[in-house]
Amino acid sequence: MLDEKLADISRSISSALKDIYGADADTTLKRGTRPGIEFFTPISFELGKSLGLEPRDVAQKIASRLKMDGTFSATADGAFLNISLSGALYADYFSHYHFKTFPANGKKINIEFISANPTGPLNVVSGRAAAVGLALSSLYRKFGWEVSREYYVNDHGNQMNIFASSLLKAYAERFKGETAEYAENEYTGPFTGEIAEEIGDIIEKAPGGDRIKKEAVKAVIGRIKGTLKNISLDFDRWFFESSLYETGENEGYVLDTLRKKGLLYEKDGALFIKNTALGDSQDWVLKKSSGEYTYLFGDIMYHIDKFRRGYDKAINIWGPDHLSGAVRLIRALTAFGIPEEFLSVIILQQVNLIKDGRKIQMSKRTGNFIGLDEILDSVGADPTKYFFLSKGTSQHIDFDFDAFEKESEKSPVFYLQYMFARINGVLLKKYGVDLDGFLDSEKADELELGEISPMQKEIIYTVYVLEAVCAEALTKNEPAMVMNHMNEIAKKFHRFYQGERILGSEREEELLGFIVKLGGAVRSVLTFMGINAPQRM
RNA sequence: ACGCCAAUAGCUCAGCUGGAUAGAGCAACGGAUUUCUAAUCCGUAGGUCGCAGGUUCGAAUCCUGCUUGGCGUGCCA
Repeated sequence: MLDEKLADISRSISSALKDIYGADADTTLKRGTRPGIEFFTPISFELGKSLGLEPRDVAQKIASRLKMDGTFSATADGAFLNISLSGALYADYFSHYHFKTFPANGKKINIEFISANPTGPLNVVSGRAAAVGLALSSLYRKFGWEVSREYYVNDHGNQMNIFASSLLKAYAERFKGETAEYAENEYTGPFTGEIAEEIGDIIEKAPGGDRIKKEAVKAVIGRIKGTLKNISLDFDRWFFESSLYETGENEGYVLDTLRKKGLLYEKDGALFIKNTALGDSQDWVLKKSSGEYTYLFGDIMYHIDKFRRGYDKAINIWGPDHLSGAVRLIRALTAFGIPEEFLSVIILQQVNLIKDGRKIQMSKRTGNFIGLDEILDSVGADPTKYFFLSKGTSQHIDFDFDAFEKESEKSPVFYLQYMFARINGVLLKKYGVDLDGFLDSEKADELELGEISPMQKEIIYTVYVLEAVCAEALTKNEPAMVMNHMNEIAKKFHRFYQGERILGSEREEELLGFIVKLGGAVRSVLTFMGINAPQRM
């Protein structure tokens, strides 16, 4: 209803402009950029310019021309025309408010993220991907998409072979007392030893071969799932790269199609895809001279598979090292009739891990590593997720492990959670039930907000804006926008709460109604972003 | 060398179809509350928005050049 009112006002401004100046202009109201300013239009600047008028006069004239009926006010501040809606409108809006999930829009989306190689534990970067992927999938669900979360397991190719041979050496070293010579590219860290131990039986029975790889993958994935459980993330599908190579059918299809289109050629004993013909800056190797397929080849097969599964859209969340790979893949896919818009790749920028005041170079191979588990253990899942969710995806970020550990009790996530806990606290004191209990009672049916204070109005305004922020966050694939907006709500709430005692107030009933509504909203958003909403802290 | 990403307070980061006085948290300093949990609130201090041009009534935001850091660049994944 606020939307309608705003559209209404916008139309009034348009017709005022038409009447006075005979001018047509876009008078869509923008959200305020300063505290206390709800909506505004800078139209006077543009009109002043094009009509050769003084902008502030234009703003003045329109303001006085608008027929205000008490539901809003329009004031000219310099050349800005500011609009403010009445408290009654906000109160009415909020008394019907709930954090919406839109009805199904019939579209299916596949969101693939983390997809770390099954050769080591998850690290900080995976943590960032996990938090962002989780929140992003919620965003799509909110707007009616059918979302499928997917983890791509790179269990095919050379890294796996190297990992397998490392396991054999680690096993021999640990349990046979042999000294192993590791090659430059082999995995020497403690994790490798642990996995070797875990699948020791298999190594004993069938040294060598695919069986070891398979068991190793299973063991590593098992651990990864354990880590993900700690952040309440589960995937709808674990897709194994190796499954693409099972029958040879996929390889044949890709190669045949490219050959038919003249997009495949051989050079120096390797097979190339002619991506330059698809708008890319260079051609790429699909099959190495050694006879092995490259990662790109697998990716092409994988995304053809995704496309065939009937998704309307696919999103991949990748690390910065895959930056150039995105264009490469998207271009290549067009050769198979997959439109460019099908796949969006979000590049999650780097996370520098700072320890002892220094940037540490992590390596799965050598085990020089601070795992996600370790971080979750020492600072907790919510602070970790919040940390990643409050930063834009393209931002390079520093994760200072020491500072984080030391200051984890001050994490800004608690600021949000405390808002929810405070609301529950009041309800518990008054009714002996928490928010859920209250909402189940018949009391919940008779919420009236009455006449709201300016501070309440500000809070409701911020909640109202949240909807638009979510929509923007979706189109920009930036969950951080939502998280940061929650901070604003919390800031206003805490100020309100500090300054106004609810129980015992003349407006007690109405204020209770207000915080119940707010509590519901806060819980929805937090849960939706993958953050706990605790009733007590 | 080329391509992509970034650069905002001491630190970590917001600031998103160009708007008004650039904002939070942490760190520093000063206050409030013997509470509906102070995990809070109020205040002080802290900025040539990397540099230089340009476009615009208006630029942290758009364009160009440069600097610095990161990632990548035909057979790593």
